[in-house]
Amino acid sequence: MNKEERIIESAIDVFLEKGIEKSTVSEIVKKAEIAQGTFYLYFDSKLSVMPKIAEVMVVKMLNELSKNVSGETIEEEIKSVIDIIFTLTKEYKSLTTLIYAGLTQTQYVGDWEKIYAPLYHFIENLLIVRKENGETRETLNTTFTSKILFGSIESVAEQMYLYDDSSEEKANEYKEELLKFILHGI
Amino acid sequence: MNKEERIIESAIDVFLEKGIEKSTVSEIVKKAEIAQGTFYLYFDSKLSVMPKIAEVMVVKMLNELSKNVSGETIEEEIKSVIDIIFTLTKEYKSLTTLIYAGLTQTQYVGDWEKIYAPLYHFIENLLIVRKENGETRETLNTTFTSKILFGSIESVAEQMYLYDDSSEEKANEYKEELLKFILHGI
Amino acid sequence: MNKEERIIESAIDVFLEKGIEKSTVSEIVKKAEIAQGTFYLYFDSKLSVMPKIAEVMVVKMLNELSKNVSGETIEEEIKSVIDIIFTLTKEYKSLTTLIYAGLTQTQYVGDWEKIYAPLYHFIENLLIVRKENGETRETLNTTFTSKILFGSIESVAEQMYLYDDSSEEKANEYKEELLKFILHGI
Amino acid sequence: MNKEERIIESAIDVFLEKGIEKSTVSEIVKKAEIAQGTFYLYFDSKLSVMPKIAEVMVVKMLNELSKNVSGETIEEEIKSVIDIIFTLTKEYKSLTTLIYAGLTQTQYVGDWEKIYAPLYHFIENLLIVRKENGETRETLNTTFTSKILFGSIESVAEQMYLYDDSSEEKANEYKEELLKFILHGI
DNA sequence: CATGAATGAGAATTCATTCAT
DNA sequence: AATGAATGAATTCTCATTCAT
Repeated sequence: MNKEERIIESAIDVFLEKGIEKSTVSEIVKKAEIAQGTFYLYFDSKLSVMPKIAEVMVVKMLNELSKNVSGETIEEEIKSVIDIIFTLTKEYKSLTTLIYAGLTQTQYVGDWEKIYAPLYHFIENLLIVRKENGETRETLNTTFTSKILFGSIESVAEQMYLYDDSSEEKANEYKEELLKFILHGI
Repeated sequence: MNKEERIIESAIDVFLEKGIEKSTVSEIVKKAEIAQGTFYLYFDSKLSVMPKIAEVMVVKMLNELSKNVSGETIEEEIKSVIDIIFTLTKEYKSLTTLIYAGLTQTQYVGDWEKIYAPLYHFIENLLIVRKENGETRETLNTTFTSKILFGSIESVAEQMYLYDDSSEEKANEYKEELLKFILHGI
Repeated sequence: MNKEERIIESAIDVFLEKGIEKSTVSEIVKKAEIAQGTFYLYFDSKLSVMPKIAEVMVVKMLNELSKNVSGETIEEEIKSVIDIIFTLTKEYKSLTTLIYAGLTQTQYVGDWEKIYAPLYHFIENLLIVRKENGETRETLNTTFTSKILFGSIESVAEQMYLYDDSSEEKANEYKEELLKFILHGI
Repeated sequence: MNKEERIIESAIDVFLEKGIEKSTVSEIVKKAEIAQGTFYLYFDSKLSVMPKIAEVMVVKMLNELSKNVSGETIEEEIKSVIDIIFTLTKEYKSLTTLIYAGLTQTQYVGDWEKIYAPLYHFIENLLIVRKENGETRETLNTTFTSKILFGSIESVAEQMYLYDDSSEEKANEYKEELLKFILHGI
């Protein structure tokens, strides 16, 4: 692993453990086992590592999505999308929160959408294929809908895992409800 | 305005302008026109102002909700709820983001739900009245639904105002779509 | 002595001892027996103390000039001016060099003249009085001449003390030569 | 241009632009387009470039002096010396200041005279020739006088160009005055 | 209660210098 | 000879916090 990657991985660890405010460059370099000065060869400051962290996370999420989303019908496929996003949210909730917080602190809130774009695109491509296949209504705006779809699933998933520590059972009820809504919507 | 209120208002301004990380107690007291030491008579630290800020925001949001939500039928009422939440999101989006970021940094993420509780309650009370009136399905879980409802509206509204700078026209399309979904869901 | 004065005095000591480049704020505050942070309440940086040091030196030089310059005739008075400037140069040569170096480093070279202005004025006032008294030529431009006079005396004195470590005897030869020149010139 | 020359030229640029204190080896090598480590093959430190810079400047000044100083009589020759020193001062004033500052910082102030020695010698040689020719008084100490001469001209020239941004007209008045003084002195 | 000058621990940052390539 | 990434000691600078007034 090269120095830059070492810094990013270490920064993720430290940020997750201490929160952004309490994290220091000293600790990041210590964990990365590089010299203090080396950090500044790659990044300007603690917060400027954030976009790279976001990138890393989106790549991981995209990987899992493309590996796991599948289905014969649109219903099966959407069901699988919901499952994956619930799983991803569970796994990366802290990291997501972290990035979100990091971006809000640096006036890069606007970048949030840009960072998420590849994920929206993934969903949109699914929709485009299904639309060409006649499985959705003719009037469907795929760009528009990809965001609603992702946003609504994520918002419910977050509420489940981020704040609630809800049971698996409850999660399943939520998932079914969501599936109905989405299928009706498209 | 007493000193404590002056601090809170000033902290909101400074946090919004500089982000939490770059904000300092010095700047907050300067804007509040009080002495450095006075801050510590009221608060322990920069971040300990956060809950008070959240309180202030929720009170403002509740005020606007109870002042403006009304309607003869459930459809009219939900329409009005959607309108208000879109308006509130637009007005308080930065502040919401700020509080959210502040809480994530202090491991108080869990408090997010507690802070939002009064808003959920407001929605829940609407649903309870309408359910007793026979305007919803018998099986409706009002607690459960109040969160889904608030969450989904807010998630769309945020996407509109926080990341998109979307047009009013587009917002209206979104609102209609949301209204249909919610009416169907309850 | 207040904190600012303590910093200035200490800065003079440290700069003289170590040179500007090798001097550190840490050492200045240590010698001044104040806290590190206190320094930054009064000055922005190491070099920003320089103008204040210059002021201090000019005040000292003016004091000695006005205390010691005197004479019945213009010849006696100029002789006394030469003596004093030689003495001052000897005493403050390091400090002068220091300030000069400090100013060249901060693009404030132009301030050099401003700092010296009070000294030039002192000389000019002597000339004005003597001119009114008819002891100089009618066409003498006092402003102009005050600078030539000061400059030439100082230039010789510097060469004596700054680079030469010349003998007292040699210095006296120089002084006599200078006196002749100046009396002739005015 | 070989690496060492590249370093010297680059160092002059950087020192002039940023001042010695704020100049870094990194910037010097960057401007010289050589590697960081290469600097240390030729110089020990930032300040150790200073003597070489001084050498370069003195060579340039001597060149211009020997190219341009000429005259049938001693009056013409001194006039030409004054002109050249004024011109040189104008051209190299920043560089001179820089070297002077650099030397003061390294306790090599004493080297100043050594660096200037070739210039003093140039003047002294002129005086020796003229003295042998009977154009000066018999008692003239040429070594002694070469320094006074150079010093007084330079001191006035500096005051003109370094601090004053004076007009060409004023400069000419000064030059005439100086010429009279010098001719009388020798 | 209120003040604000002073503190000093600790974080950010720089930069001369090295050394494996 | 030349390179330039990496180093880490040294410094600057910040800022929460205190306390005498």
